[in-house]
Amino acid sequence: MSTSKDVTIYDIAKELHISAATVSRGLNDHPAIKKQTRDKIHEAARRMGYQQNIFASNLRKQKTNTIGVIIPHLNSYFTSTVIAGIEKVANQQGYNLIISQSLESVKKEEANVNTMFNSRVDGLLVSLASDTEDIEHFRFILQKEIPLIFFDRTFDSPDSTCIIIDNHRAGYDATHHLLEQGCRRIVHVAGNLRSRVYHGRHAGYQQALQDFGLEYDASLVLFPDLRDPDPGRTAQDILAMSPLPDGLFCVSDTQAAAIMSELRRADVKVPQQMAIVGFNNDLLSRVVEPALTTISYPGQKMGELTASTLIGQMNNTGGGGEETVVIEHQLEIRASSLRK
Amino acid sequence: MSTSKDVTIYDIAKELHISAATVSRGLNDHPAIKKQTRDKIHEAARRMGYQQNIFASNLRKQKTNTIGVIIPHLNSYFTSTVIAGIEKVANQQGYNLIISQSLESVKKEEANVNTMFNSRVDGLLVSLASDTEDIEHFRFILQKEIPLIFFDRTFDSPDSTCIIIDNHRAGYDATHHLLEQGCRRIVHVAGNLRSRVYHGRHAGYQQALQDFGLEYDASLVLFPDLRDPDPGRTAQDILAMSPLPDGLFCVSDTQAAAIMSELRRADVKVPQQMAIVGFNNDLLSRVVEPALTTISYPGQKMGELTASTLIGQMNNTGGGGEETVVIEHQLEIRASSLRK
DNA sequence: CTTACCAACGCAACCGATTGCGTAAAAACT
DNA sequence: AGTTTTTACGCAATCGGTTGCGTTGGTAAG
Repeated sequence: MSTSKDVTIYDIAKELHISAATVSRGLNDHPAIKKQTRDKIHEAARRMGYQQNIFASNLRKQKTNTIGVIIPHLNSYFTSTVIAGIEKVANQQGYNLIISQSLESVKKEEANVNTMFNSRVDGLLVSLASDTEDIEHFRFILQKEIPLIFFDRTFDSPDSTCIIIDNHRAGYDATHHLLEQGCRRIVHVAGNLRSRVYHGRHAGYQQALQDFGLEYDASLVLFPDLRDPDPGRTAQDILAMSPLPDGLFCVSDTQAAAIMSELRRADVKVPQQMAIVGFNNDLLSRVVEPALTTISYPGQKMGELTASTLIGQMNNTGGGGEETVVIEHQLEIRASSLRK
Repeated sequence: MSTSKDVTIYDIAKELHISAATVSRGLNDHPAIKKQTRDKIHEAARRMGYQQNIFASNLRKQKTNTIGVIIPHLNSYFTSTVIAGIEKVANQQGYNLIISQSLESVKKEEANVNTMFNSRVDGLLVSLASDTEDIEHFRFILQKEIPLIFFDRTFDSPDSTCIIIDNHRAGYDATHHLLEQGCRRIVHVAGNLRSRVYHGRHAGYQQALQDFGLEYDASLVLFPDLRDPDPGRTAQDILAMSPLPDGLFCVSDTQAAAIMSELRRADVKVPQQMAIVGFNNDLLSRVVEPALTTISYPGQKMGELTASTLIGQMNNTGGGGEETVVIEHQLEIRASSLRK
C-alpha cells in the first residue's frame, strides 16, 4: 500500500507560487522559461522527491517511449548480446524495453505481438520463430504504421527493414571451408527453409558444392525440429548414412556441439573422420572438445544497429526506409574442422 | 504516422446511444450493467476495433499491471528458463513484464531499479549482480512498499521474500560427492562471499570438508571476477598449485567447462587426476567432454513460483510475507566426477 | 393509490502532464 | 513618449478511462 501520496507538478507549482504549466515546461527545459525559474523548479523537484507520472505523460503525448522486442529464445549467448546492444542504445535515448520470447512458436509469437500492440509500443524489434511462415500477425502493426524491424531471423517483406548477415555467403563460407579441408560428403543440418535465414544458409551450401563440382544430394540434408531438437536422433540419422559422411555443417552451435558429442560417443573421430562447422560462435563452441569451428557475427553491434535504426525511423515520421542492412560475419576456424 | 484515430469508449457510447460510463462498466463486466447491454457493448467494441488505452486506465487506477524483472545476465540456460516461468504466470494473470540485465554490475543494477521505479512497476523480481553488497539502492522501492522478491541471487533482508535453493546444502552435496570419489585436495572456484548464494555454497564446501575430517585450506579457494571471468587464468592458478589438487567444485557450469577445457589442454586427466563438479545444469554441461557433474534445480518452477508469490503479495495489500522459500536441488552425477 | 426499493444507467469529477493560445511586463526601436 | 517586439509565464482544454453518487423507471409491498 503506497502510504504517502506522490508529488505532482501541482505540488511543486503551489510550493513555488507559479503555475503547473510553467513547472511542466521547466522540467522539460523548455526555452520559454527563464533559466533562473527553471533552476528553482528543478531544485524543488529534487527536494520534494518528484517523480514524473509516465502515464499522464504518455496519455497526453500519445507516445509510450517503449520499444518491444520479440525473440525466439533468451537462452543463447548470441541473443543475450544482441539484447545488451539494444538495451544500451534504448537506454541512452530514453526508451524502455519490453522483451518476450516466442519459444520458437508462431502461436506464442502472435500472442506477443498482440500484447505489444495493446501496450502501444512505439516500435517493434523482432527475430522470428523458426516456424513462422508469414507475417500476417503483424498486420495491425503495419496498418498503424508502427515502425517494425526484423533482425537476424527475418522475413522477406516489402514494408520493413531487415538487419541481417549474409546467410548465403556464410553458408557458402562454411561449406567451402569443409571442402577445402578435404570433405566430399557433407551433411547439412538445416532449419525451416521458409525462413530466410535458413534458406540462405542452405542455398550457400548448395552453391559451394556446385562451384566445387559436386552433386547436391538431398539425402544429406536433415531438418530437425528446432522447437525441440533431438540431437541424439539427428546423430543416429547421420551414423545410419552409408557411406558415412565426412563433413557436417550445422545451423547452430548448440546442435552442432550436441551432435558432435553423440558422434564421438559412437567413436567417430572429429575432425579426421568428420569435420564439423557450427553457427553463431556461442560460448560453448570454445569449450567443447574439440573446439568448434563456427560462423561468428557481432551480436552487440547488431543489437545497437537494430535499435538505432528503429529509433531513427520513429523520429523520421516520414515512413520507414525499407532497405536491408547486412552485417559482416566471419568464419572462425577451430579444431573441429582442421585436418591440416 | 498513425493515420486513423483510435476508437475510444466515447465512440462506442455514441454509436450505441449510451454513456461512456456504461461502456466502461460493460467492458469490465460490471454487474450493474444488464447482460443484454453488455453484450451489445462487447459486440460493438469488437466490430469497431476498440483497443483499451492502458495509460488512461493506469492513470486513473494508479496501477500499471507491470512487473519488473532484473537479472544479472540473459545468456544462461537457467536464466532463460526462469524467465519463461515468470512470463507464463504473468501472462496468465494479465501482467506485463519489463526485463533488464545488470550485467553483474551494481551500478547498472541501480540504474535499472530506478528505471523500474519510474515506470511504476507494481512489483519487482530481482536476482542480484554478483558485486552487490547491500540493497541500499532498493530503498525507494521498499519505502513505497512495492512488493519486492529476490530469487536465486538473493540478499539477506528482513523486508523481502526470497526464493532460493539451499546453497549450503548444495555446496555440501557437491563437495561430499567429490570426497566420496576419493578427492582430498578440492579446489573451490567461488563467487563474492558477500552474496548469500556464494557464501552458502562456500560454507557448504567448508562443512563437508570438516565433516570428513579435512582441514580447510584457504589457498585452495579462488575468486575470479564473475563480471569478466578469465578461465585461462584460473586454470593456470590451479595448475600452479603444488601438489596438484584432485578435485574441483565450481560455482558455475560455464566456468567449470572452460576451466576443464584448459586443464585437459594441459594434459590433466578428468576425472582421474581431477574430478570436477559445476553448478546450474547448463545446457553445455551435457555437451562437454566429459559430461559435467552439476547441481541442477528447476528454473521454470522457480520462475513460476517467484511470479505467483509476487502476484499474491500484490493482491494481499497487507504487506508481504517475509518468509523464504526453498526449492529442491539435485546433484546430477555425470562423467566429469565419476571415478568408480 | 402511496411509499419503498431495486435494477440499470447517466453525470461529472477526477487521475497528472502537456500545449495552443493569450497576455502582462519588460525591452527595443522610432 | 508611443509603438512594436520579445520575454516569460498563466489559462484552460485535452488525452481516455474510472467511479462515487444521483436519477429514472418499474415493480413489490403496504
